[in-house]
Amino acid sequence: MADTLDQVAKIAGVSRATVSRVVNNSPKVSPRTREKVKKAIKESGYKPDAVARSLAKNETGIVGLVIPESVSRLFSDPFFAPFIQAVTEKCNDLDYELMLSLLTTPDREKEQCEGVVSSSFLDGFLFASSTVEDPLVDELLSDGTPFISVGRHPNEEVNFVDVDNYGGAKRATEYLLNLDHERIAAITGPLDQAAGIDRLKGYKDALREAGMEPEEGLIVEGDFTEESGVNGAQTLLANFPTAIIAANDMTAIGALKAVKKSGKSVPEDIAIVGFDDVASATAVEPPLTTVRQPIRELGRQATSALHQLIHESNPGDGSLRRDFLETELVVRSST
Amino acid sequence: MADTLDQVAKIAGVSRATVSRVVNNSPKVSPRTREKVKKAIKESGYKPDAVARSLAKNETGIVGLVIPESVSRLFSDPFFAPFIQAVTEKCNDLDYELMLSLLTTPDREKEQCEGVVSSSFLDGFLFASSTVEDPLVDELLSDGTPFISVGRHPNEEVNFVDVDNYGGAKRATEYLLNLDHERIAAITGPLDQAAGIDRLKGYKDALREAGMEPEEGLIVEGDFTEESGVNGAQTLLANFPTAIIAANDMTAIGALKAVKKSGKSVPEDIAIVGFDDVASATAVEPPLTTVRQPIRELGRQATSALHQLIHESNPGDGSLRRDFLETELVVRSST
DNA sequence: TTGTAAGCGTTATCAT
DNA sequence: ATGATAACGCTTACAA
Repeated sequence: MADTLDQVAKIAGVSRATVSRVVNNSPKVSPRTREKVKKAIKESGYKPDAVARSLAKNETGIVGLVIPESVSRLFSDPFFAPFIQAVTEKCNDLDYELMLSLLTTPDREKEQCEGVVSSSFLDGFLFASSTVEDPLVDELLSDGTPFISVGRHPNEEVNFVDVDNYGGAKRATEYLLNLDHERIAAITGPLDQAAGIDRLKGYKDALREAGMEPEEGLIVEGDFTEESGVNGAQTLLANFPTAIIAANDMTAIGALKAVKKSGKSVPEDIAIVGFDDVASATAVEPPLTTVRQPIRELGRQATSALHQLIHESNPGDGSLRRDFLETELVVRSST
Repeated sequence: MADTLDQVAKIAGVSRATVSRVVNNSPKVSPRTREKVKKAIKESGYKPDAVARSLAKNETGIVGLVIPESVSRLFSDPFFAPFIQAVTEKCNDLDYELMLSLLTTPDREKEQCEGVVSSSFLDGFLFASSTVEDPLVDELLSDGTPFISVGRHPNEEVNFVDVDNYGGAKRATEYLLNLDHERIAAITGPLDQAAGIDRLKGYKDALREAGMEPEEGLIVEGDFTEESGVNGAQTLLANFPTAIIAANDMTAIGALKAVKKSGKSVPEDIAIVGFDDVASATAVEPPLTTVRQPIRELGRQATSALHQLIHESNPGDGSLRRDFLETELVVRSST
């Protein structure tokens, strides 16, 4: 029936402003009037117009999650489900509506991202690019809409939250070192992604700090797939490693299979450690020692960082938000 | 610099209305003025305010895709990735922004759906509920926002598009009948979902039309998982079927494994047919005969049906949109 | 506590 | 072809 504040106001016999106050739970309304208005609202089935409200308040209550990845990659990478879940939940808590933006083809990526972002429907957004130094980030910066990058970014002005990939890999390597391993090999992730780069650096630094120089023959590049773990381990075997640290669990599982197939046993002949702590890490034999990354926490933190950023009085002058979430070494039987 | 039409107008030395016309590509602007204005826009970096525009035009250009499923289910069900991909692409074509709404917990489902839907930010939305007769649909109807249900719904007033599960299952059964199978068993899907119900009905009707009465001992209820295929087949084996028609490919694959394990061969001793034609249907031995459902087409059709619905002159009086997309029997070696 | 009225940044209707 | 000006539905000083 009633579609506008004015109509409700007429029904309740008050002014439009009063109805607005009731709708917005303003305390400055007498109990009697409030009841009267509420009744009018209920009876007329009035629903406030979100667009008009957004225009007046200059905020929409919508935040975006833009993931410049193909939908298929999105669905196959075990990172995204818990991440998106956590972001969704946190948005719910903060009374944000979440607008999840997916992309179609890589070549339209830029166009589509900018469309979403500059549409001004978003109070802010999370940008989850898997490649470090994504050039799109610099452009987004100039658009003015507040955003948080999920994953570190070199640009001085971007706020981000990431997982401490470096520290996690370093700690895992140190752990292996403490076990007196002398020939610790690594199968890396893709080296255009922060996770790949940082985990490799953590490994190398741990070695150096222990007085060993990383050996070229003990490092092979992988791509986070199980297959690259199989291949990587086969290559590595020729150089007699006593341990293999894989860039993620899927790779570790591949390596595990290859090592076992070669007739060696884990962890007796060769120790193996993964990264991520996905479900299958405990499903293999032996269960994988791995570095757990707090994906859900990442989603939550990113969302609340965004929330703060949006409500910052002087956007830009507030201190930069840059967080690395702690990882945790989970020791199981593969080491 | 310039954030509003007025500012641009001042720079270009024209009226706000003219700038608006240029922005909206109205033909009623002289070439000279157009250039002048475009230059002013470019130099000032003006970006139209989508919210204000939405208020004035009474449309946002945003459509929603609401899927009342947990994120984990969403990511594990092979249906959703291609479906979402297709919807995303079609929205791109139609210049819609897509707002993908996920839910957190089932108990907050209703609340969350209604929040999204009645927020009035959406010009319309796709509602993809897996359970038939979802009661939420009836409520959404009264909200007034145009929507298309993905999956049939009994309510007379809802527009939907679905896949012809019934026809697909029926055809598959008829195909088996033509192969002179006399004891065709079925492992069903969950019977609160349209896909489960309709596929079962297709199977039964095909049998009846061939003059056979469905036998209780030849029908077992599954839940679309591989496991339910294994269990189902084991149960069925006791009643000596010559063929098993599974409610989907995963179930068929489970059945296939169970049958082979029992020492019987496929298709010689027992023929097996699946439904969906997922990737793994060709990865098993023997490759699965199955009913392909056009998931991407479903996404596209649903989106364009929504588009039409939104632009219908007299919403509600237009004829109902109810489509069942054709399925296709893909014959491979399991039959 | 309540009402009046001035925005919010567009689009769209009318004149001119 | 262009410019006033009135919507669009709401929030929010400012008055009363």
